[in-house]
Amino acid sequence: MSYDFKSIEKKWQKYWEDNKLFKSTEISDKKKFYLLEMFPYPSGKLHMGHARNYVIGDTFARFLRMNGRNLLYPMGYDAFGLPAENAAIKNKIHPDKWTDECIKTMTEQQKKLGLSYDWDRLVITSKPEYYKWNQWVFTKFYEKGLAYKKLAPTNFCPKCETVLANEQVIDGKCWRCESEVEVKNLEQWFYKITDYAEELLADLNKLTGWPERVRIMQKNWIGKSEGLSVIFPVKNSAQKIEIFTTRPDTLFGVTFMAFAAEHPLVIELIKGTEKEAEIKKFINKIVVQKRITRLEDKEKEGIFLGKYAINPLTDEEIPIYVSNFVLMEYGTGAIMCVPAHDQRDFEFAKKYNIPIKEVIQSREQRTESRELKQAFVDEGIMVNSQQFNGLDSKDAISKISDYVEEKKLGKRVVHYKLRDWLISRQRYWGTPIPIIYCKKCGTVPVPENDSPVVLPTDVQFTGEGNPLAKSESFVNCKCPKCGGDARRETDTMDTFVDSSWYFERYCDPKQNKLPFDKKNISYWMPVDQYIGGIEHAVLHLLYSRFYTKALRDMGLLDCGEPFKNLLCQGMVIKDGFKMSKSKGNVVSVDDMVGKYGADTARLFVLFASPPERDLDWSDEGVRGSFRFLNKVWNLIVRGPKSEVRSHTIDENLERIKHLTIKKVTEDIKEFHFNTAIAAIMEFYNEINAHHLTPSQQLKNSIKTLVILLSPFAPHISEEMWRILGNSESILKEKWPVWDEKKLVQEKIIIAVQINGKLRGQIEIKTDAAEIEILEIAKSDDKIKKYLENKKIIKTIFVPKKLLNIVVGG
RNA sequence: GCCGGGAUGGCGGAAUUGGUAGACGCAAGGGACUUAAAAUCCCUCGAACUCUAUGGUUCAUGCCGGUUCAAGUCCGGCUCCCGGCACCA
Repeated sequence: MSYDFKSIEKKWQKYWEDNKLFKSTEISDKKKFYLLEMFPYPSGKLHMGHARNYVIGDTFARFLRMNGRNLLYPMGYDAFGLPAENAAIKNKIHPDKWTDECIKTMTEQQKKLGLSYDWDRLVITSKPEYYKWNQWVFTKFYEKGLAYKKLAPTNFCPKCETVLANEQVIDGKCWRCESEVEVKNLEQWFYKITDYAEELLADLNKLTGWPERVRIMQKNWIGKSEGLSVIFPVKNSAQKIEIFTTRPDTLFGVTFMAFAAEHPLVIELIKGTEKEAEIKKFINKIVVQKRITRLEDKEKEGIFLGKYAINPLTDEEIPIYVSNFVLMEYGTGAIMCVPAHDQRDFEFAKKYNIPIKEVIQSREQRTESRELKQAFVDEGIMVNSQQFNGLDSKDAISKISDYVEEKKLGKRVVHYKLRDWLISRQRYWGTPIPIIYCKKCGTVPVPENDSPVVLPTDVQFTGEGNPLAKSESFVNCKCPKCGGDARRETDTMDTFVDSSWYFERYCDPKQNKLPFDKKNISYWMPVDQYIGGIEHAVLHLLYSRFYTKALRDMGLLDCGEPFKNLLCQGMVIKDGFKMSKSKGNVVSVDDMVGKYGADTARLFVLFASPPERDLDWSDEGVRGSFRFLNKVWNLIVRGPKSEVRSHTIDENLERIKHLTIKKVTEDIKEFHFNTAIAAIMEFYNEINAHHLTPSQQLKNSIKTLVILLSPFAPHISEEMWRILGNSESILKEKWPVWDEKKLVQEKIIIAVQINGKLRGQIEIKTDAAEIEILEIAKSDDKIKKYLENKKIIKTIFVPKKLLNIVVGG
């Protein structure tokens, strides 16, 4: 017979809710703690992959409350997005209704798991009360020049029929539907995240509570490189070519230049020349090719323009090419090429018989002339570089940069890989961009008293094009400035705008004068612990950092970094794949809770693996957790068993109790839930082996066991707590503290090694001196035989651990 | 290619600043209870050898080498797996 988890869980969930035990307020004399899990997209049913995220958080939340922290632990839904719109097309149901239904079932499941959110702070991003503030911030950004519209090459997903931000293109595919992304030139809205590139990069150093790999991923994504911009004049022309290089030390080795195919100067340079038609054909070929083979390792190709540039340092004439290996979107779209010291330039030069001029030679082997087999990219000694010859190339970088700046041939510059954030989406289910286009007045932001711009309901979801653009009532409007006929922007915002500040809204979720009140936000922010998946390392986590900094500069809040500590939990794997609806390998929360109860489900996901690692789902493992809870239940109801061999005595039990408190407390703080649970299991085993005479120690240990278990398995713990005779909720109980003095034993067992090999174990008094211990070891039967006819050279004693006797002869 | 992370029994995973490798659990095998099954409980459980005195010896933390009284842990050199970026000048 197993315990009746069904009625127990239902009973206490109701009790906790009725008594508002999870409500958080700003008024408290306790220290605040803001704990947050990444909010979900309301797609319907929860599986154990989702649940893992919340269970990690909830266990920590319950631990923090018992440790006297004033906790903010909210939940919400990232409710805008394509699936709702697709559901609308497929099932003829309005996205708003579909979303609400999904939220309802998800909330139910979250409650069934016993998650202790303050539901009064619920935030749903698809509601006008929320997205109104997306529009409000947009308008402020627009006024400050942080939001702007431009014609640019964009990533277009043909299946989702919308453009995507750079961060949302994974391996050339759409992050959501995995369709191949196309390049389209479109006029789109951007947020100027590049204004914050330097700060976003610099502040990564402050985020010591983040996993190193996330910081590195963001650093690489921002991609700062410092170098030199140099102007190369074109021979017999007024034109100048600006290039960017991080290797000024190779400036004397330039033997050709290369343009990206899209570079506007190319067309101008070849205008009217005999090669014009041929080159244009080549350029078109490359541009088309680029779209098709994004990922493949492409053969380098190029064509000589028939023009020469002048190296401003040497006055050498260098041929100009256009090539497929130069990127328009990075640097200036034109590069200087040094085949001797850059592998790509080298390959190109070999193919087109361009001279290779060495300007750096290895410090070890310096040769007069030789045929290079590949580019020499290391540091070395400068040669063929006029007054810089003989310098170390490392020093030459700054020396040549100084020289170039002095002679006004160029200047030091910084480039980033980070691009501005494209926020326009050609979809219905998102925040309308609050802009009106008037023939007379141009682009006009919607004034605050006309806001929010609400999504129209008279729309048809046909699956073709943006439904918003077809809504007459929405599109046609009056210009706020001149009152004449005007037209609304029909793009909506990227859903990542919604998730860039939801955690700030939780601090003041009902506020209707501003996104949030400064007093409340100052109290709660930053988020002390954020928990979520690694997949957002450069998406949500980067956008949120930008948004928070931008809001700070608007005076809305004081903190520049939203998330102090970050935990990235691993995936839940079943049958070799990530648990997901599309793979068909999900274990639903409903099934788990129905079969074993929430406490078992919670205990299993925490015990099976450390949070940051992937977790292999195991049905047997779940049964093991269930078995353990039943055993604890039986202990509380019936007391320890009688048939064990060696009984635990009171003194030992008392010591183990303190040890366990220490271990569990320290482990939870470090998110080592698996070892914390193991310690609780060991503690249970000791209690269960207690000799049958009831004692105060036994009673205290059982009480402690239940408290320690309660953050992990809250329902059964609450029930057992009441069975033990307590009338207050276990949630109000203080977390136990351990006494270091109680951990000390009178006698301990230490290892004895001979020449580093374990040869025996002896029992000693804890505070025994080394000489004493050596004597005990010498008289030990097992040790004795290893010491016969041997000379003791030295002994190494590690207190409370081991004695190593080094012998010779 | 570059940058991260990882590799420990049949499995998930433990092992403070280097200090008794394999905690805890799962699976497996044996036994008790039962008409039987489930549930529960007890015992065994890295490998090989040895001894039947159930104790001992040797080998074992991806591979090769080193430092050390002592290495899963530190150093040097590899192999494989996972993740990120990818012609970034």
